Amino acid sequence: MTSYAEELILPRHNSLGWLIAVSGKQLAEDLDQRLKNIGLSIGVWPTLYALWEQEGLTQTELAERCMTAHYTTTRTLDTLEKMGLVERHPHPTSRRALQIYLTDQGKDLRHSALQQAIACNSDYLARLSHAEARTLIQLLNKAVGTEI
Amino acid sequence: MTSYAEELILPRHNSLGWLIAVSGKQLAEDLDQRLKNIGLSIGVWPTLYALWEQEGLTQTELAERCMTAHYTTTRTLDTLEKMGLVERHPHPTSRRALQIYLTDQGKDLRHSALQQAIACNSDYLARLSHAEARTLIQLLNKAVGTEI
DNA sequence: TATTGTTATACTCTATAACTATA
DNA sequence: TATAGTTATAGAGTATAACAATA
Repeated sequence: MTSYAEELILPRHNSLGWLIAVSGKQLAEDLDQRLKNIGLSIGVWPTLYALWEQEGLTQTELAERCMTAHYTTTRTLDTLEKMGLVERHPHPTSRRALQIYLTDQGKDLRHSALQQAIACNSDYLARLSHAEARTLIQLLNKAVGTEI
Repeated sequence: MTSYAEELILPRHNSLGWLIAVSGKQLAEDLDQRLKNIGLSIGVWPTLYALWEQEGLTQTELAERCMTAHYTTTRTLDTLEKMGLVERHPHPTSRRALQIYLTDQGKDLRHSALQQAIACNSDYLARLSHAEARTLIQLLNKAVGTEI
């Protein structure tokens, strides 16, 4: 067990999959807890996050950005609509598509919600220097293939 | 939005939480698919992985290493016992504890299962050099706090 | 015939808590 | 009284597929 490939799986604390799984669980649970303090949850986070970046997306576009199924997007938007945070508007050129917009209340949550996420990230990265943190994010970005 | 903390959350492809979530989903789905080719699934993977590292653990110890709830460990072991891959043995000094051992069939799966995990990791890391991959794992390790 | 979005249904996962038996 | 493990039950999340309306 000495090749490059095997080095990436054993022992446990060297295993990429294990480290990512542990990190994901930790970050998601932490963010969920923090979001609950402001009336949100991890379930609605990806959708709101996408809308804070760009409003007026159709549900299909939202589903792509959140990487969730279209029926999940439908239900998440039902929830967010009931909470008064988003609205479905008729699409200007297609009568079957809908454009999703934030309400004023949804816009108001942006800052405090992003603060919660920043706090999660900072806690997770507490053991790294700023330079190391930037390197980590850059490498994840490169691996995932979303870099520009 | 220019501070170090805010740089770690926006835009999306710079967000640590998003990158980790995407990576985790991708790695878990890929491994699940590959494991199904050899009759396993992602659900039993952490438990088998821990046992391939060390046999004879009690269920409580296994739950700790897999970071799952004790009732999840009970049910996963039920599944693995029905599959003929593990056995519950009486503990030598405690009549209420059980020690978990792999059957020969469970031991035989070790190599091919690890190969599947190695393939997942290699695919995920395909865009990185070996040095970059080692750096990524080292930084994740440091962040999670499991480094020796 | 394909696309956008909704809904019904079932299935898997997980969480809570009660339970047995041991220590 | 605390620990090791099991089980019942309910809830959340997810997957499949059928559906209506529109293109």
